[in-house]
Amino acid sequence: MLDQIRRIKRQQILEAAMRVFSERGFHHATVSEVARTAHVGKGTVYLYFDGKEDLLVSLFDELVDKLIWVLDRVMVNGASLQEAVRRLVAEQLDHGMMEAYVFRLMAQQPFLADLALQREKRTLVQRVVERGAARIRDAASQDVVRPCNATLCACVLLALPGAMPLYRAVSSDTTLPRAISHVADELSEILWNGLKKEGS
Amino acid sequence: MLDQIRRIKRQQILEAAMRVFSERGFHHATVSEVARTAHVGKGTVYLYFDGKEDLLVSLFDELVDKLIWVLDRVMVNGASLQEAVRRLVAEQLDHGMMEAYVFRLMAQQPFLADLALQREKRTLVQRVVERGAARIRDAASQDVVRPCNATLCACVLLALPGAMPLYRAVSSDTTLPRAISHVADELSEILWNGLKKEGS
Amino acid sequence: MLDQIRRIKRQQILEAAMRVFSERGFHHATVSEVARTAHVGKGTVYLYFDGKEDLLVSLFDELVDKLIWVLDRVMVNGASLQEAVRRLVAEQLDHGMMEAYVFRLMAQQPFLADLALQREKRTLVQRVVERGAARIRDAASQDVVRPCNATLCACVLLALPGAMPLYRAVSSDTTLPRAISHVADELSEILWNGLKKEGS
Amino acid sequence: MLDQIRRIKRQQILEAAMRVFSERGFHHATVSEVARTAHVGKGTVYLYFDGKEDLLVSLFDELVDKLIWVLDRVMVNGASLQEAVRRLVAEQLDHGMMEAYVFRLMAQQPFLADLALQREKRTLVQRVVERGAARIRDAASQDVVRPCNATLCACVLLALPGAMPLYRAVSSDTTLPRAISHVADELSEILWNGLKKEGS
DNA sequence: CATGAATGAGTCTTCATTCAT
DNA sequence: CATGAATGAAGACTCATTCAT
Repeated sequence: MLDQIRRIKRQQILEAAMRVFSERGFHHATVSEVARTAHVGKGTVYLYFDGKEDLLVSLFDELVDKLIWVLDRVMVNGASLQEAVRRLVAEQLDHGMMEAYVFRLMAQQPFLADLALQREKRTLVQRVVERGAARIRDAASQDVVRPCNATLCACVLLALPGAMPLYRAVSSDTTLPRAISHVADELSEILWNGLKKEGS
Repeated sequence: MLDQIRRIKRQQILEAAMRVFSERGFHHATVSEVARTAHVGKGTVYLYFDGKEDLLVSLFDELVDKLIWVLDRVMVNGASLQEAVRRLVAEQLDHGMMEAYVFRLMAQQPFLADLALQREKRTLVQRVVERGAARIRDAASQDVVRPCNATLCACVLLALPGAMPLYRAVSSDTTLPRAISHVADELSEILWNGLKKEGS
Repeated sequence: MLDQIRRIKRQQILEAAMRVFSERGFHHATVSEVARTAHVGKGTVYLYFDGKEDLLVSLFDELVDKLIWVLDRVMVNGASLQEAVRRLVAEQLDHGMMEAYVFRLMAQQPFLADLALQREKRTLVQRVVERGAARIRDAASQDVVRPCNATLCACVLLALPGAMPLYRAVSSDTTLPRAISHVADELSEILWNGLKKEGS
Repeated sequence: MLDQIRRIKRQQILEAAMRVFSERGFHHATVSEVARTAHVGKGTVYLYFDGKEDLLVSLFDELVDKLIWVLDRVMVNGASLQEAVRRLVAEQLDHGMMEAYVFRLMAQQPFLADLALQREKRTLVQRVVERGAARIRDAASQDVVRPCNATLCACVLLALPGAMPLYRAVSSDTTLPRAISHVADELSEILWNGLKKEGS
């Protein structure tokens, strides 16, 4: 019951952090700002999290769970691997690319100062990559994708949304929103064509 | 003559910045550290650059020039587009992924406080993406790649190396260096298969 | 209640600033020193003021209020205009000329970098000068002082204490304190004789 | 001959310093700016002066000589003491109040960091105040001014132009220049009436 | 003599974190 | 539990001064 309230408040703070971090950039964002956005006191943030970096890692933790959930949902046949790509990309676009921002942040090597968090981050990255690799390996064993370095392909799969900020930078802000729905399809098609067994 | 010396010293500082930024991360890096690494005084950095952010944008500027140079070198046939991918990735790996770090930082993250530099950065991104898109469009017009959103494909091309830090995170540090030479080939193959005209 | 505490702490900082600024000079004074003198952390100063310059303008703001209070207290007859001069000078001497230092700094030197503060300063100067001019005009209308440019006379009135640092520089430090009580009388007499209607 | 050139260049630098200091304020002014204004290299300034503060003291030195020259020119009768006031004020207005700025700067107590220069400054202040006091004492002995603390009166005489920046701050910039010619007359009249023997 | 590139000491300012209420 | 006032470590940046050319 009280535990329920705690979970809700924690979520509140995480959502505020996600929004603030992706709007202002992690380093320019301040803990005060996150607290204000979450409608809690600054000190409260420290009751639920160990600090600013922990906030980011926790965000990433949630994100990894979600990505794995998506990967697990799709079947191990070609069509749904393609679907996985489409959904991974689409999800991020739906959330205003906030999640993509967090993911890119965490994908970078030199970022976290805290060593324990660094290790935790690495573990999370490994988890999601390995799950993706497993899916691709399954598909390969069923002959729907070409033989390949499954781990590397999983990395590519996860890195694909990194194309979005580039695309946004070159697109005029007015045309982008309308075109955005096609992007997921196109990205997934590229990757899928790159992976699928030729002739299939 | 004196101009020569200035250019060399500028380069010295830029190289130091590249190394320090990619090792410590841009935000954790200090200007003092860059200066020390470049074997110059702290004030000297400000003699050649407008500040820490300008250092980063200048780094990006150089990098964009290099990328365009690579893109321009490859022929407009399929084989060499594939080669382009391979070289773009390989180059970054050669430099210990320092350039990749800078590229991701600039291309994927909005955090420059200075408005003029923000605009400059955007221009640079546009330049390299558009050049890549032009190449892909050429290839498409020669029927070596499938019809596609060339701009988006160029973004993907440039975003591909973003898979590297993920790959590094899941690989044990000992096996990575040996495997690294194959990665470029594999990445380029994925993208190439994703783009090339089926059946060709 | 809590508001009370805030006001007191603000005052604490202002007093420390007054002392440090007048002892070391505004530009040689450091914010750290002000904080230390006020027995608060450096960051606390920034909690109550926008920065070093704001500290000075706030000091000036208080000072202008005090000067106006003095000007308003004296009657509109000759004797009390003279008294006003005496008190304005005396007050400054009482405070070890710290206030005089701040007043000269703000009234006589254009060095604020912040434009908003520059405007605020100017407004404060105008307020106190105009109040002084009004008093002098009153006296003139009652025929106790000669017709004159009241605004200019008010400026002179306010500038008079500027004679003090000169006087201190030529006096041996040992004789000054004893003589100081006569100075106010003498300064006020000079100005009063300069202004009063001849023959009265 | 060569000595002539040196003197001219020295003067060039001093004039540049006077202009830059009074325009930007001593602390915001940079040595580079002074050098550029004087059309010499930055290092050259250090060939002629010991540093930035020495530049200011040298400026003050010249100014004191000029003030003493003015004081010595006027006769020891009432009329010319009044004239002295008028000329002292007028001179400063003529030079765009640059000299007044330097004088006010030096009249302030806590300003120079260098101890030797501090002493030199003090000596200069004493010299000019004492010369002024001597003049006033002469006038008093001839019964044209009332008995008074001559030293203090001299300080007032020298501090009077400090009223100008106040007056400028309250006057609209458009009306000031036209009115400026009357100000000297009015200031001198105020002081003169304050000092002269009543009934004379 | 003249120069200006190089230097680093010195400051203001921000903000993550703590802790008394 | 929740809060936000207080703190000071950390870092970008300026500029007086020096010195090799």
